[in-house]
Amino acid sequence: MRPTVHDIAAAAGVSLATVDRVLNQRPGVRGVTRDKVEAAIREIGYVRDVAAANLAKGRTYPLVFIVPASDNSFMHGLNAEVRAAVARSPVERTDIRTVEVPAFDPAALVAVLDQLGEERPAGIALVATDSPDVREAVDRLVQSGIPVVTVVSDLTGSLRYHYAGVDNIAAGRTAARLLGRFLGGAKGDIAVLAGSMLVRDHRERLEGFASLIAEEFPDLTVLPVIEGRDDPDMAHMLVADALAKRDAIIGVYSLGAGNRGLIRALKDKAADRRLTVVAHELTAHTRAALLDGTIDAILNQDAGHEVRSAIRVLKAKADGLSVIDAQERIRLDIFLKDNLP
Amino acid sequence: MRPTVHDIAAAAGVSLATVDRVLNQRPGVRGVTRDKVEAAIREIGYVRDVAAANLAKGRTYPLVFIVPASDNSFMHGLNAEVRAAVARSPVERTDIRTVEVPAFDPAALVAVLDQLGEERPAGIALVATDSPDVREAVDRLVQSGIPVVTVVSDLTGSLRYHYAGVDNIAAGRTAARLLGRFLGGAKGDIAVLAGSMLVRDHRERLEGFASLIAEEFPDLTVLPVIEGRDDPDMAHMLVADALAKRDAIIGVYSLGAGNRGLIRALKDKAADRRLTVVAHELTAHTRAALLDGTIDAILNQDAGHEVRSAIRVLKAKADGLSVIDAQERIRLDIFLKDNLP
DNA sequence: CTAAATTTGATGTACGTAAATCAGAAATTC
DNA sequence: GAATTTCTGATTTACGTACATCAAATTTAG
Repeated sequence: MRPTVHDIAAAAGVSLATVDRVLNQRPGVRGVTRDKVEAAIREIGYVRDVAAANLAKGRTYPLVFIVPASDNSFMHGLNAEVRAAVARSPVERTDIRTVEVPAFDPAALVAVLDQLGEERPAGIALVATDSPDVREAVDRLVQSGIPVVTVVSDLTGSLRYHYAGVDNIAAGRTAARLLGRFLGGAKGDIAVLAGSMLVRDHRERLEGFASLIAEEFPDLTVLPVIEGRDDPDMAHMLVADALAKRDAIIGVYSLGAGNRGLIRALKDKAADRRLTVVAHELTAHTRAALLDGTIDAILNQDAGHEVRSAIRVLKAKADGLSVIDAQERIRLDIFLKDNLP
Repeated sequence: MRPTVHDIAAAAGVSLATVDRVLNQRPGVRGVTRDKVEAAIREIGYVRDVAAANLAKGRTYPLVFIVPASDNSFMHGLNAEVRAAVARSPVERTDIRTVEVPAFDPAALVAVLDQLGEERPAGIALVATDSPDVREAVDRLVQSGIPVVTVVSDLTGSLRYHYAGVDNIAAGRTAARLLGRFLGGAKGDIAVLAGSMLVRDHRERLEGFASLIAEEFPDLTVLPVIEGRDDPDMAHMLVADALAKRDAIIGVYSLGAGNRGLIRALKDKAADRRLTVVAHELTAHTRAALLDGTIDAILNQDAGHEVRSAIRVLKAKADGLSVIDAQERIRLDIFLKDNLP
């Protein structure tokens, strides 16, 4: 049987009340006594029974999830996962609330963050828009004692406690190597479709992509990035235009959302020429395109995993527990036609 | 606040004792009363507080993990993950014991399984050796009420409750497509190194691999499989021999363990010619080989995830709870040089 | 209709921890 | 050395559930 508070009390030769004071860092214990108790805790290897503790506290964890109100499949998926987490929340003693903010709007995000500073939830998860204002707002929250984790897009340089998302530079490099290898030493141009260079994850993917192509595939030329604002129609127009203008394009890397338009543009051209295409985010559209050969590989981040991980990390933080690092590492999934889930 | 047993009692107009009898399926409740209580449970949406229930029961879950005593990096890694789980077990109210059995030895495995039937643990996880005897032993256990999950290698056709591992046919197909695309339409032979055709996962990987090559890369010829028994020295000898004999070999697929020997053989040949290589299982050796270019891609299953998943599934089963399916799906990780963890 | 059997209610204890109260002991101050 | 102040102990209640016991009510059998 694992040791309990009673065992500590007996081992340290103090009362249960004193043990409780030490364990919960309540005042009214002399230094020497505190040391004695702490020694006993270490010696008998006591670990607090979190389930019992939470039961006694009657505690729930008010958490807030801030998601951008973007109309693309990826964000819809993320939203669905958050809702699923909300549905599970009573069982997990969490009390999750979601807040929607306009996408790409640092000011709105800051306003929400500052307001949450008043409400003082037990933790906040957000899809960060990368801006100094947001960074400062996050730092204010953290300094006031509210842990913050970023999801999908990180806020480097801030005091955020954790990032539940993929390494986007590595993602870009991986996309580059796949595309380069699949093209098998061919010479030509690569079109890159992004959402916006204002978001950090897109910038990082491009950076990783361009640098690896330059390093290892000198015969490939990365064309200036096309910004489709994650909007299907805009993406369609811009990509169709680029393909019409440049015959040298032999590959496409789509690093953002809004792939519906891209796929349409690619299919229009399918008769003319065969392009090698790597895209991000597995959705119904990209999945179908992968299966019919329009897309050659999809890089993906598992939104469900990201959401669950963010919640686990925040909860563990609130409980003062540690997490299993390997479990919280968000992997970059690579899907070919054959290993789709 | 979420409803409690008291709320059920009030809603159904019965006493707490009756609610308890219904909830825990104890005798002494009339059919009508039982129905009334169950209706109330549904109506107010009661869910048992598992933490409190387990606390009251003082329950722990005696689980058994059966792992093969194989001397290769993958199994060592798996063992390490099981040990890590054992270390966490007091916190998670599990009481995990590991049992080692000789690898590729159905009789030994059956003996262990039958003995566990006597001990009656709350659940069993095993790396299955595929054989009718083992299947029957597993079925006996399941029928006697002990849930069994398979890890890494499945036991199809048995009554096992769950499989925590990758789809090995899909893995083989994915390897084939990667190799085929990386070779960019070249013509030549592909050498395949396996551990043993007696293990199901190796057979399935080969099957997936060979079928996709036949379907989509007719210029590639899959040579008869080399069985290295997951042994580095044996693998080294056999691969070196094959490479010396056949100049037409342009690619290698290593679908088993014991890659140390393969890598050695490849390096010996490195000066002569450039081979495209896809291997399974990320270990210190394969990782180094991927980084230095000896291997082009590694397919991996996350042993830590598999172990944790198996335990979660068994625990949930013991508690009569459901799991989050997506969370228990073991993915096939594809690692290139750039997305190593 | 009574006796026996079955069903239900009331109540208490336990699990391991949190948190509060109050009394008593020790240390500190003057 | 007395009066404070600070620490420590003893005890109780609570969290939500499990489980046991005994009494009371209800149903069923004879």
